[in-house]
Amino acid sequence: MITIKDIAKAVGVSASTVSRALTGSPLVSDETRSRILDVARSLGYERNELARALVKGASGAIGLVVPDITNPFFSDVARGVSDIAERAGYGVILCNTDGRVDRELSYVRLMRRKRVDGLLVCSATLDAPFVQDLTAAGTPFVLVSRMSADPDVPYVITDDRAGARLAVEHLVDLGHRRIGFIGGPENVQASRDRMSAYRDVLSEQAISARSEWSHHADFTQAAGRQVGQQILAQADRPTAIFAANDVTALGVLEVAEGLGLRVPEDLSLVGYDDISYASLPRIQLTTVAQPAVEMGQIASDWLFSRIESDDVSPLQRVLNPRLVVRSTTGPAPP
Amino acid sequence: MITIKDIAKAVGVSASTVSRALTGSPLVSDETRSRILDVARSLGYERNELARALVKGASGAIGLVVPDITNPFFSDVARGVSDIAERAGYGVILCNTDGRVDRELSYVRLMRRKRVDGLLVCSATLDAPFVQDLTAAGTPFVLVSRMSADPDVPYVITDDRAGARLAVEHLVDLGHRRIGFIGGPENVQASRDRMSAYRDVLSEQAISARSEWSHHADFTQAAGRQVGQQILAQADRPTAIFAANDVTALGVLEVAEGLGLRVPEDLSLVGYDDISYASLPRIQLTTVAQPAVEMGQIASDWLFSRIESDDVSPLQRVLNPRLVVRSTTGPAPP
DNA sequence: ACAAGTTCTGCAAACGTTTACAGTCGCTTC
DNA sequence: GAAGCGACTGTAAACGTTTGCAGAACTTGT
Repeated sequence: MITIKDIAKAVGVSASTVSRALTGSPLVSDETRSRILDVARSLGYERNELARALVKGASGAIGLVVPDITNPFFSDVARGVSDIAERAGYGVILCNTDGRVDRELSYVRLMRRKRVDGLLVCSATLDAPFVQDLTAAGTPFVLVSRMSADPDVPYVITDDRAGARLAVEHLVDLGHRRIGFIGGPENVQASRDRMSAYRDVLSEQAISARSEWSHHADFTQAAGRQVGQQILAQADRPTAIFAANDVTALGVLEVAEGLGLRVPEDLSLVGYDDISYASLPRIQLTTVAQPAVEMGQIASDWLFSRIESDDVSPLQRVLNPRLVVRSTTGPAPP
Repeated sequence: MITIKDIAKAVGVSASTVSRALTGSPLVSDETRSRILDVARSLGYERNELARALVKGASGAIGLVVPDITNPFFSDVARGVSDIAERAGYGVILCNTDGRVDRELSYVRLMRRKRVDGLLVCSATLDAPFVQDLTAAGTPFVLVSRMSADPDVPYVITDDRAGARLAVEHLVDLGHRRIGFIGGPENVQASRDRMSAYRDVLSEQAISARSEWSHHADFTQAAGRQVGQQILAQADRPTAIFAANDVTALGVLEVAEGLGLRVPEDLSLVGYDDISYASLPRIQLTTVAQPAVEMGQIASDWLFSRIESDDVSPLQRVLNPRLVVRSTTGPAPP
């Protein structure tokens, strides 16, 4: 592997001059610079970013930790992040936690050892232990699509309560009074917020919330099937279900059709996220849209500015969700 | 940031002893080791992997370059890679190229500067320029789901010709004689192979291949819509279409239904990949399955063994695709 | 002709590890 | 009682950069 010293020897200058020439410092004459550049090119020199990172104290990489890159919502986020990172010249290190706190923590530790310049995390839990770790250590980070109880931690989310309201009010407007809810894991704030907005709307409308129609799941399709089955197999079942994310909703859709229920005639269904599946012609899932790619972009843009300017002002960015009415919702059956 | 020297000072030993204690070398007494470990813990020491990488000549990271992480096929691959990498203690750096050769090349260069220990690439093009770069430089890499003309480059793919045969023969078996094809980019070998198998089957069956029913696209849903429209809007249209990947097929499905064609009664449709969308109850796309997660696992397993053992034996791994018949294919209309 | 700049270049230290080599110490062995 | 050995520890160099500082060469003004 060619080093700066090899070039120095070949050109007959010192290593520091080569370094200066290569980094575009003005402290080197045009003549030697061009000689150095020529030799560097002909030798096929490639700067060792590891060594550079060591002395500059900046690795030029950030960590992106998500529950599961396979979930379209997170791959959209990842895409947004990756695009901005590329433009800024940073590398993105991908970490899948499956929503497990232990993996989350061990990944965050690994990232710190690798001296990433910052971290973007779609955390599993509300009061994740790594948050204090990071703030204490001064590693810049921003939470994506997950908020924190701590007012000092920066995050970009959409307004989950507002989004859930849109969904449930839409169902109420259609005449539904028997409305079920399938949430995510209990310790995920987004899930809690959607659940509590659901309860709020029901009580405002003087609709009773039936506990047997409301369950937690874990944001996967399998869980959607399981819980959906549980709710819909009852003789006394709801006429509408609000699922806290799209893949859960698709799981419900599957069992609903398996049970011979027509959607939306017998059962209305609304999801959350507006992943790309949702708009497929055969699916046409009514859902609440979150701008995932944009959230990734905003979060990473912001992270980079924090990294580069040491800007520590705590900031929370809350985007507006948008109800997308498609054809899995319809008037309540009489 | 706490360093090894801080610990050395606190304990009253030399830095090298600390290093040895921390790396579990037997060349240090149990007593000093435990003292060192205690102090390290209480100081919250975290090893600087950058410095370590520099001296060991191994960064503990690999690059994963894919066209688009948003495509479920690639996010599945990424998931497989990430899981194996985690177990092996490596980091995965994600790169999206959008199938553009220039971005591909610049990403590969960046990865080399970052001194990744190896590279996994789902390359856009058949004879990608980076391949020689990498072989010349001796950076271990393996191609995933893309092959190379060069017999020395390792790759893991599925047998695209066989897979495409399965798809087209299935259509022929159903009585179709008017079969269209929508490929990927022309320079992608997988796409070429699927196309040529399509042609082979047709000519074996003495079915004429109509050029106006066969087009290239770029593996995106938008392109599927566009080319699908073009093919299906003709008065004289095919009764079946084989699309070279699932997202293209879904684009076709969309326009087909927009044109009032019933699937599969008026039009049979086969995709390729078996992404998770394909099995949704409302979609039920007939397709050729590639084990994406497994491919990612195999490729990275293999890459790590190459990295760690300097095993340079060129090896190509060809997996078997599998036809999954669902409900977008049916008997040819009379 | 000399002081004072300018402009360029080199030296050496630093970043935080690992590791070959050379000790040091205490103990066994003849 | 010296030699030899084993078990541990320290010194120093190395990995490949960047950068503060000092010096050299050359220009400029007086």
